[in-house]
Amino acid sequence: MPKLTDPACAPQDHLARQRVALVHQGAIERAAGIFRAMGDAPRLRLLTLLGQGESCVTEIAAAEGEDLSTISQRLRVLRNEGLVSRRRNGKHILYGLADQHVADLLFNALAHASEGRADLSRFASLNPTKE
Amino acid sequence: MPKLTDPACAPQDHLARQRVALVHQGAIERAAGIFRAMGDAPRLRLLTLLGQGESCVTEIAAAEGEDLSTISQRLRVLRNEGLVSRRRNGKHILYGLADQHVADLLFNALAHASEGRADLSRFASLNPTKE
DNA sequence: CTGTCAATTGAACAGTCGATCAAGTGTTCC
DNA sequence: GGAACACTTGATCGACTGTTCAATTGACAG
Repeated sequence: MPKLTDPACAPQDHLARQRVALVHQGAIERAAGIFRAMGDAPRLRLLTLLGQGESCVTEIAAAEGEDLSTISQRLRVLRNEGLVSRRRNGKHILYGLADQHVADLLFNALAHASEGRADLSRFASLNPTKE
Repeated sequence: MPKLTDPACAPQDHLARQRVALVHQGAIERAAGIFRAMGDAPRLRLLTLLGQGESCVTEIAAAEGEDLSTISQRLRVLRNEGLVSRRRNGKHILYGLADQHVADLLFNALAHASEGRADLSRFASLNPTKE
């Protein structure tokens, strides 16, 4: 019987399997920034809310039962990573998801995290558009 | 000419547009946990490395020029969120991406963050498998 | 121009996170 | 069994993050 140790991890193997940096460090840092911004439950809730359509800060704060300032700060973080759009409308400023890519990321993660238990029907307009 | 204020954000509108919680709070928290784990550049680097195939901790540490313990701690965070798989092989413990879903999330974010500048060819085996 | 509504900003404080070190577990080889 | 290897764990500590409060900006109505 042959040795059954190290079929994939012998020292010489480590040398042989030189791995190249596939992705530029800058890209990794930008992606990490996006994930970090989404990696906070209150902020992620906010994104799912925006996934249903644009809202102004006041409306969001009312829906979440939170302070205006708190919501504004959360939106600032999301905006710094380019995850939300912003446009003024009279006295109000309307926020929304920045683009389809953000909606996809959101949709994929939520679908996975809720393992089919969620009703994402209202997200329909934002679902990944394949062909 | 009608007033052009508040076409989408009048007070009565706020009341009318009651938004339902589409996603269970638990799902949001799990998704946030996943994003948080991925929201750190060193950990995200680690995931892209594992995207090229399984590695043992020693190999990873050598590739990253980091301490064994540091790598182990990073892997622990990723493991707590179910992002990586682990199997023992002789003296070594091999880590890999947990499933296709993690690979998809990773791939999508990196593709977006590098805006076509990256060479993701070696990720081919992990690319989103549509139909 | 003044007051008011909508939202942002800066500062401060508490809570959380990540790298490191030292000590521990589990596995193989002799 | 015991030494050596591969990795994990717990504790510590500095750095970062999120919320809150107070003060500020910007837009609009009168």
